[in-house]
Amino acid sequence: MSILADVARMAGVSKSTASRALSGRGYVSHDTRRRVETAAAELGYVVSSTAASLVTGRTRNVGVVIPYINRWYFAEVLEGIEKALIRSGYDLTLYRLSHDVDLRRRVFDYFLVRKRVDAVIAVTIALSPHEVQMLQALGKPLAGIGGRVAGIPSLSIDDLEVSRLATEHLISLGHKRIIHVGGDQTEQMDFQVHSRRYDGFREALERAGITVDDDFREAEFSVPGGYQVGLSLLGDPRTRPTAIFAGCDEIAIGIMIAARQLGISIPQDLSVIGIDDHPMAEMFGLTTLAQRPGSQGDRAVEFLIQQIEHADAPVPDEHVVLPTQLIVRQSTAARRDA
Amino acid sequence: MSILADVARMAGVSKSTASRALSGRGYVSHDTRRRVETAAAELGYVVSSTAASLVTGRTRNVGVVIPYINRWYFAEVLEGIEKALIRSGYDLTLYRLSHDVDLRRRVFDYFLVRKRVDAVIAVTIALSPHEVQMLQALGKPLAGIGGRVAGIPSLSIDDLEVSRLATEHLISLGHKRIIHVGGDQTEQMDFQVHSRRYDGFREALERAGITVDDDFREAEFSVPGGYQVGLSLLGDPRTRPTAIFAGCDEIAIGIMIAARQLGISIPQDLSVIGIDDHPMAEMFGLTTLAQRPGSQGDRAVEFLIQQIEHADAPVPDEHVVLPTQLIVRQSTAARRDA
DNA sequence: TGTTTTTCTGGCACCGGTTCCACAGCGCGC
DNA sequence: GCGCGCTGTGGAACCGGTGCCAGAAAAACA
Repeated sequence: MSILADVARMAGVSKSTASRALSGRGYVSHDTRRRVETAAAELGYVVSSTAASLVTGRTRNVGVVIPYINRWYFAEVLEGIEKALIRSGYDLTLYRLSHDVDLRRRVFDYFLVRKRVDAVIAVTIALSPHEVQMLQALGKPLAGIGGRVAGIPSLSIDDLEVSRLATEHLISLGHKRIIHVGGDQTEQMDFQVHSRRYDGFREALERAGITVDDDFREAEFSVPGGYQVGLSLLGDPRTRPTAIFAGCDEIAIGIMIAARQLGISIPQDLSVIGIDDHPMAEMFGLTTLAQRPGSQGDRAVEFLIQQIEHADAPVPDEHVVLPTQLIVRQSTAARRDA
Repeated sequence: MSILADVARMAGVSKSTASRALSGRGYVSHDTRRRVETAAAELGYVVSSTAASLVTGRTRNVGVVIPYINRWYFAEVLEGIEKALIRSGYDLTLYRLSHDVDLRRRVFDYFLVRKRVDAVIAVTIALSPHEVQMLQALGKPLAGIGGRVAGIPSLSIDDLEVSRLATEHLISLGHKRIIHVGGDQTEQMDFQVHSRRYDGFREALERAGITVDDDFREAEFSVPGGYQVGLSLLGDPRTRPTAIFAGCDEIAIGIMIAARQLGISIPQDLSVIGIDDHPMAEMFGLTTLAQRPGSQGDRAVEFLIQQIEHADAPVPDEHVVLPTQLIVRQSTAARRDA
């Protein structure tokens, strides 16, 4: 392993000149730069990012805190972030946060603080005021994806609006017995996405003057999660709704599979709508509200890099609402007996 | 932000003593240690990992090179790796490698080389001899998951054996018209998993003296990928096989959905077997060969940390073969007219 | 009690870059 | 001819720790 001093010696210049030549900062004559560059190439020299970080205080590394990897939405966000970061020459350090409170504390107190990252992206993790303060005290730009956090810029779809729209779609088709199959309402970690989706659903029902008792079922955000709930919910003909608004496409698909197994035809006997536009949505003919999680990651990165590289960059809007699109396929239709 | 010197001053000791007290290396009296610790706590001191890395040459950071995030197998491996690393106090830096050759070069030449990582795990990425050599020249332990690489230890299931077993299961049920729906045989990036699975399939057929012309269909490793191939393959009654060995469960499930749509009953008209034991496999009644990707990640980490922390650690076996298990569910059955 | 060994502590060099500062050379305007 | 600004370069301090070494103090041993 060769170090800068070797390169400088070989090129016949001082360390400082070599540094300037390679980093492109400050005055260096064209000729000298070339000599340094060829020396570096010949020696296979690569800067020690550690040494550089020590003095500049920059690591070219962004921390991502995320609760899941193996779920469509999160994996997409992560891919988007990764792509954008590598494009800009940044590393991505991944912290998966489970519900484990200890782990969470450890990640924030131990990992994120050690001057290892230049910025932090929290995906669907509601940072506590204390956590925000701690990271901001270190001068690290922050961004949230999936919901708002007081004091930091964030990106997300408008969950309330999306759910209302999904529900209104079902209502407009004449459905009255509508159930929302969504996530745990008391889950602490995230931005209350689940409860906001439920709230949007409720709002639409109320506006339409529809009252449904027993209007909610909890499911894990996965296909098997939706399947299980689907079986128990649809198995009993007395509780069976005519339409279901699922908290995400994975749940919706699980429900559709359960329905098929129970001989319930979609959309004749049951309409189903989801959120996401999961890659499987099309083949299942699932009506859904499409979002593009990858672009959320992408935009968060772009913004953070702005902050990192131009300390005087304009502080962005507190919250960016990303577009969604209703994609009507074959899983929703007018109520049969309507 | 306070630095070690502040802590030392506050505790009334020298920097070196403070360093020893906090890191736990070398002699420090009980009393002094306590004073240093309380001073550190009071100041909210956290070591600068950058500074520490510069002098020790250790970063407590492991690089993971992986081709996909949003596919079950990869996400599971990644989760396993992450969990194991955080448990041991290591960071995980993620590099997603697409087929883009330029990106690949950039990751290896620029990102991985800068003394940022203590070790590298390559998931399903066949490192070239040059890449291996380069990383080893830096003294970085390496490990591969998903296949063998000359000169570095690796973990994987025995793809050949697994495929043979899956195929033999179908043969033993009396099937003769068997097709393998798997991955692109010429894909460069990975460990020829695809071709090894095909080879195992072929081997089983040959041993049983079965000849099938047109015994392979290529599919993307995803549910929609399997679905698409399923539609075209099963749509034509003249080409329709009686059994399919899918390269992974996602493909298998896509095929099952296509079959259902075409009115082909499983297992009466068609047997399907996959590999993985994907979370959806159970609800689809899919017969499969189960593997546990998370534990592959886990074991790779354990081994690498050994290597990092005990330079004299025994060099492990070149290749560890991980167990798989045949789980027979309802998607395979004896050939109807047999 | 004297000597050796062990525990404890401070000083200082060092990791490998970046950057500030000083200085030299040069062109240009007055 | 002199002063000024710009370009180009080297010297040296510095980032924030770690760890070697020397020396003092305490403990163990003879």
